[in-house]
Amino acid sequence: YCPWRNPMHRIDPKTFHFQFPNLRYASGRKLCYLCFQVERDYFYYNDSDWGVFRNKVHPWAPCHAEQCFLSWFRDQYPYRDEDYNVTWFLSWSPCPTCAEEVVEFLEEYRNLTLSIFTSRLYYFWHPSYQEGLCKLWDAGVQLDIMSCDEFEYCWDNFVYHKRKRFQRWNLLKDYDFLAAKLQEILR
DNA sequence: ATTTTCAAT
Repeated sequence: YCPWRNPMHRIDPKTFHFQFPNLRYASGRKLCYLCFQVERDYFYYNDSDWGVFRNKVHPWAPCHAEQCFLSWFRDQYPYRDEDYNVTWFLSWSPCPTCAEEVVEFLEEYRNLTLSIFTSRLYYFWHPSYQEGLCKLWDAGVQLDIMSCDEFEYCWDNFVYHKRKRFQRWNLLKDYDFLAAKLQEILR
């Protein structure tokens, strides 16, 4: 039994405001959240799917949020030839292992485009983590740091906002640093 | 000012 085999619909505002800010030093953020949107063109209609994954913490079956998504997606969408538009909003950027798995995933789904917005860069000073991001980029993944528009989009679609309007608080604290660092890594 | 960051003394 795996409690995170299916995505959550939404997360609490408190969780969002703790887990998602653009921080260079993000102490205590020992989880990763992945909000996703899947758009599929299927003949004359298209449909969409939304949800949130979090990494699994069971010591006997740890699973990064990205791996949770990939296994769910393969199960949910076995039709590999269709056109898919997938967007991720991640609190931490992918580790090298997940980056490799995403590249393999994109080789399976040839007509799938993936855009990743990440709030923070996970171990960005480690060369192997930098390489992982480059591999994603080379595989055609759109990579960006989450900014105000993405935070607002996530608030509206993935948070139990209870009709409260989005307030940016200090979500953007280290945005400039992280955006510059990402450009430097991908250059 | 610093990196502890997909947890676990």
